[in-house]
Amino acid sequence: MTDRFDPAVADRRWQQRWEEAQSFRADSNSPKPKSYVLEMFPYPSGRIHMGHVRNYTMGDVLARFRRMQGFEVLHPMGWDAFGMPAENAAMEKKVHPGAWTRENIATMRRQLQRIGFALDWSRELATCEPDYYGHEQALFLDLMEAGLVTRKESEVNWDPVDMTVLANEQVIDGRGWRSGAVVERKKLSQWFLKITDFAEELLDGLGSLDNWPDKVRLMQENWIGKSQGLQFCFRLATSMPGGTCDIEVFTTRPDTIFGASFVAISPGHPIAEELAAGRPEVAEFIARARAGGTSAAEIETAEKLGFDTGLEVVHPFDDNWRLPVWIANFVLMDYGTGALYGVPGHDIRDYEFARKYRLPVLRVVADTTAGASAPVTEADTAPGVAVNSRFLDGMPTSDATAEVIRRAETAGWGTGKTQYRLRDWGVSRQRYWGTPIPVIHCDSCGPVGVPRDQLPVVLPDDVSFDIPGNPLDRHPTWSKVDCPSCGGPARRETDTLDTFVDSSWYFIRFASQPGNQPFDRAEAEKWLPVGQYIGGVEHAILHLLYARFWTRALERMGKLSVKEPFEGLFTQGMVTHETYESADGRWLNPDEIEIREGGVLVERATGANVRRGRVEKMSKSKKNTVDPEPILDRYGADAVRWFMLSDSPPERDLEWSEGGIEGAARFVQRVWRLAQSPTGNEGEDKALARKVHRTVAAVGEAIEGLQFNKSVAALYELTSAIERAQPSASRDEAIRTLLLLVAPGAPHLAEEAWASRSEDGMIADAGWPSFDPAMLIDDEVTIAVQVNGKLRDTLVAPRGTSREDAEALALALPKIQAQLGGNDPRKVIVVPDRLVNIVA
RNA sequence: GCGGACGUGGCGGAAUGGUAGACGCUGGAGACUUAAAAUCUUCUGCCCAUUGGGCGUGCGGGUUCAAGUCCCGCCGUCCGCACCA
Repeated sequence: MTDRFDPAVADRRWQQRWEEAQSFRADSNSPKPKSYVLEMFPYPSGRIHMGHVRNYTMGDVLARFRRMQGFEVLHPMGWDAFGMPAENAAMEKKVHPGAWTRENIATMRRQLQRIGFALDWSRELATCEPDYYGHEQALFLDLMEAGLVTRKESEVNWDPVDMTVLANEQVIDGRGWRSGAVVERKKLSQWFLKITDFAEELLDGLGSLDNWPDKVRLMQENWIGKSQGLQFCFRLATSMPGGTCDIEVFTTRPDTIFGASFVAISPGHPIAEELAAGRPEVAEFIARARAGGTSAAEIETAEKLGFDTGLEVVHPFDDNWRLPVWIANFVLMDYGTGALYGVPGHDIRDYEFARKYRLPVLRVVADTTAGASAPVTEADTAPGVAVNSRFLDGMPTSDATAEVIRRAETAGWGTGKTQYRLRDWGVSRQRYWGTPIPVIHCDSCGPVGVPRDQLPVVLPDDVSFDIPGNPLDRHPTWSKVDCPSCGGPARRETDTLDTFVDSSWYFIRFASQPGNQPFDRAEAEKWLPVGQYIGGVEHAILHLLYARFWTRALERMGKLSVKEPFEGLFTQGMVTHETYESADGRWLNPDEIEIREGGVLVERATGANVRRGRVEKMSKSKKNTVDPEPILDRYGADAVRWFMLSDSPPERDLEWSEGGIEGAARFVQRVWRLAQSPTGNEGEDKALARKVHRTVAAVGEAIEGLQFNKSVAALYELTSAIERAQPSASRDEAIRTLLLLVAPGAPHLAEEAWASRSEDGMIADAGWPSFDPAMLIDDEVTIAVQVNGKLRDTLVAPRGTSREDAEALALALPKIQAQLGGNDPRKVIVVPDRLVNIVA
């Protein structure tokens, strides 16, 4: 063995050994307890980036740790392989999306394998292959049969650049999440999954997810957006009394019903559209109302626009009370009923609208009944007691709310209702590179599911991308099929599924992948739910909500007895790097920078000064990426892995730095040198043995809590302690334990060192060391001595020293004597084995 | 606007209400070397100083023998949502 650890040789050697031994193959029939560790599978964009490396290293440490603890571990990897970039590549580079994707997968698989992840490659899957998406089509048919798929003509978010529909979740500040283009509204017939059927369950289930970040649970809760209130109908003044429902509204504040001064409907409301048909000025107003953008800034400053239709409705509690009907730009068509009644006194938005259009502002809630006549100078949204509200007067807000609902229900003009912000999930995409929706449209039979014996519906290969839009639409033959129901001529659905459908069940397919069905229930249930799921917080809503929905849908259909797919969730921080900007405003890659004497940055090519920019997430646009591959060449897998675990807490951002990777590489060599020290020593080193036990406890606890930075710090401490210790049997044992503790993070080093010390077998198969709780405590303790809470001295005493003795020892200290200046202490607090505080 | 998180040395960060700054990075000094790299030793919160002392966890209050940690009020940074009736 050499005096330096050589990753160029060792990495490959051990990766091969693990492969030969099938060390990380997950056996579904193993009698051992199961542990399912999963990282969010990557989109095969081309090459692995540092974010992937960090994500997968964390999961790998946990997977290896669990394995050493005696679990049968499932730690799989696959590819979220459908999506727009492949089609963009097809258009730009004239390559087929499939060829482009599969080539990327090959590259990225090879890159991942270089890092030595303990993955079960036998379960690898790619969502773009028929043996995956065919099963997805079967599941879609199951959902159709269960009534969880609907087809609706609806106004959709249309991305004019990608030429496709976007889900609400994919519209960010009014722009497409991928293209960045301003999203347009368009009416189309679309397939929807009825996620709203599960709104209550999905909300409820969050309560059971104790091992999820609060932040993510809260985001999902807000996204589902439950609110309770009253839904009821207004009758137009021109309609006949009795049961006519002209304008339906929803309110969470029925208690303010006597404060209503107008009714507002959305520009997209049927009544508005009807009026527009006959009156140009209405049509003109609607066009103007819709023109406003939906970006954050635009909404902030957006003027409230209203148009008085001249129509009037009748107040439900008073036949003689008329309210004007306005069309208003702030009323959303797709929330509630697309109409509301305005209570300017107690709603900020209504107040603004009423002041602008000089509508009455009434007070119907006050702190006490005495405040009934207090003028309203701004919308008062706080609860209180009802005033100026007839039979409600004097009731607290909550009672008044209940009373109005009760009366509405008794009289039959309204009902208490729970409203959700969550909408059904539109899954149709006008794209080629996605899972074909297994439906055939027949003029006489309507949409019919593709018979299961005709699955998978495979994407045709002969497509062209020279013009925008969906190539499936213009394929000469693919869509022409016979109706499975009547045999007549019919047309295959040419929309494909949103790629989030692909990622909504891949974790189930990883657990069980039979050829003839999506998964084997019994086998899947052995592994599920995923014990620990790790990924970026950017999926806090979209992917995680869809996957939860999909799992619950399977559960409701009786196909799986798992309600929540991910028991534990961890959202890791990003990998960041400084940015560099040249004098003329170009972003420069770290490779193009040279550090001169005195820390001055210059551009390598020109020698010109470079401005140091903010530390930001690695991105191509800021050119601050560091490609993992050259780093692996230079430092080896373990140094890179170790750096990913060091310093920053995993949930926070990690700044890539040269110093950091150097430090990690240095540690790898330090451990190697220790492992090369002679064995067979005799004698006990109790202090070192204690340190070992404490470190075993600390590292285990840290990994368990995914606090890798702390486990790294504890291992640095142990390493230093061993380096300082004299040779002894305890020291030999300490080195052996150190290797075991380092193994999940730096597996190649650990294996190589393990072998060099002639240990049996591979360290990958070794057991995690245990510790003796009795060894965690020292015989001697350092006791802090404070005067008035300020530290003045310390003393060393045997552990278990009595309160009296500790107090006496403390008072005898010269520094304490000096502090007291001859006076008696007023009070002495003793915390045994920790501290003495003298109150002077 | 609503909701949430965070604020500790030059930097990343540690700290069951009980010795603030573990561990790492950076930097200084020294050893080894013809030299360099590597490695090792040692120092490194700030201020005054000879022993020693004072000040320190965004700011202002409070609770406590004791507060980075708990409570109240500010300030700042970051994240999520977006006219949600």
